[in-house]
Amino acid sequence: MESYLQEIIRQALLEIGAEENQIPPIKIEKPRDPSHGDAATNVAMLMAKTLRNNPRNIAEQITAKIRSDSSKVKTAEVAGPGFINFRFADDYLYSELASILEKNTEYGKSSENSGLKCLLEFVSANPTGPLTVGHGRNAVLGDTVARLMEWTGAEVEREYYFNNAGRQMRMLGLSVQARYLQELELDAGFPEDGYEGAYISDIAKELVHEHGDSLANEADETVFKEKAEKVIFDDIQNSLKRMNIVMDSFFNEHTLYEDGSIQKVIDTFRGKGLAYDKDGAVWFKTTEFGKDQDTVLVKSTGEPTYRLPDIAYHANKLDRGYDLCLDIFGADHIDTYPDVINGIEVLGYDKSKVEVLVYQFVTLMKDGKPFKMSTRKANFVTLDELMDEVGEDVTRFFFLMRSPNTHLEFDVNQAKEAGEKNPVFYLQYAHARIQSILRKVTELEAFDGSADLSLLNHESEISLIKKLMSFPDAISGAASVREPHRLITYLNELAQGFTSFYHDCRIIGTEKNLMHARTMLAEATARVLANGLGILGISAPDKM
RNA sequence: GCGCCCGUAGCUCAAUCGGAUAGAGCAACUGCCUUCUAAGCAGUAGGUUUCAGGUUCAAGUCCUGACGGGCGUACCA
Repeated sequence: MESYLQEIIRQALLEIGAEENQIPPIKIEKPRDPSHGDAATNVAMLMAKTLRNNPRNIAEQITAKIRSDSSKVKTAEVAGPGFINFRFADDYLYSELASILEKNTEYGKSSENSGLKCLLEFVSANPTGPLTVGHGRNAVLGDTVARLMEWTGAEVEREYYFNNAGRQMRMLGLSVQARYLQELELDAGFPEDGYEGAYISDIAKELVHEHGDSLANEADETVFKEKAEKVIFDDIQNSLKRMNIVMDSFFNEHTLYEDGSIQKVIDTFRGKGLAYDKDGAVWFKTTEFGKDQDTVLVKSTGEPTYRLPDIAYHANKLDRGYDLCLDIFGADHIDTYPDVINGIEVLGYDKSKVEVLVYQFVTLMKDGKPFKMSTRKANFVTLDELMDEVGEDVTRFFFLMRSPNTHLEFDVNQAKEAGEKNPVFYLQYAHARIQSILRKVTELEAFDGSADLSLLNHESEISLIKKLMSFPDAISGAASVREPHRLITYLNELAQGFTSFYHDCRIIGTEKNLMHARTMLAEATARVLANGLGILGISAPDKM
């Protein structure tokens, strides 16, 4: 439809004397206010200067010249300061509705990103403890962006990047070891910066159960660290699975040391004069890229800072041939990822292939008060605890319903509310309602799934059809800006459109042909709701 | 101090990469269940989009400067 409109407008512009090269890209958009029509363009206003005429006059001339196919476009009118509003022909709506039903579970897919190989890196929490609420937003955002990209044709791989070496993990091992010895009543004290969570004791108890006291004389923490890593990783994957998230690959930072790519980064930087030694450390000249200070790549202890492997990791990803590498980062990384981007540019990669989606922090609200969380100490809320309390669907939905770059207030009381206060159920309820109607219709008689759709001419029916038609746009819009909450906004409008149809137009008990036509409209609505909820990773129940 | 994000109804947030009369949910108020799920619907009220300038046919959106909040600003990840 869009390209059709662009073409007839272009023809009209040529007829009123515009030169081919004066015509700007003709933008067709959907007016916010449906009373303005189904599609609109501002091209007359854009042409005002070049044609030396006022926008309304130009718009009048264009509409006078437009020769449209009456089976597609009903009217073209000038409005406001010079908008041209189009109204679709009814026949066009009916044929679109039929095609929605035909495409079924595929409806909403587009091909704008087809052929795009995309690597989406997210979660990437080191295995030092269970996933927390903060990781939850990361995980759900990442997975949903992945699904959106897939629906627009991209080939997406989900990757989890982790580091199981280094100080953090050593501390984890020492903490488990200490708890283990305490279990055996061989009090060895507890490391100062150790992990105090109850899960550490659980792991220690498991070790006592499996090995008795045979590990009491271990020289170092290795055994304990390895056990902890395994247990915690299992736990993390289990949490992800509860949220319908399955990773395609796990990338261990350690491999970057083994294959020499870390060293290669340093060598290249040195070769270009962008790395140097000072005070026993290796520095990256980030001042060359507009930063206030240079930053350390390798500490004087010989240990690299996380930036260095991160640069090597991104180079590795690009070497694997992806067209787009998407990273999902919390706001605390906001100042550091430019180093990575600059780093890979220095290495000769195309930095436009790396894109970072930053999300702001989550505040958990309980009984009207913010719930303060500190890691390491025992008072954090794990994702599992949250899901136990409010359910998986609600958890996913709440993480998605706000724009990534605003702070998310997660109100546990509202989330626990099974009823009207909870926005998740509105969507699921609409779906369940339709399924209930569809069950009743098939109980009445065998329905072969064909109907005269032109009987659908009630105002509520027409606007519902139009809403269904804009589903693919809602998906590609949300995908292109990587903002899942836009899809939620759409689905809310759709569910609202359905409920007004539901109240205005009875299905069961009306004349048979009309009942069939309305059944098909309801079915298409359920289909779109289910497809949309599927992208959000939320269930679409048949009964509630 | 510097960098990034944010400031929209009483509260939590939308607003289709500059468009037409700034919209939802919650809270408040008024109605609606012998009819397909009331987890719902219809309606009322609620705004100088923090403030001051600027850019243009058009600014919540872009630019500059204040003010207010968040996150960074480590030889931590």
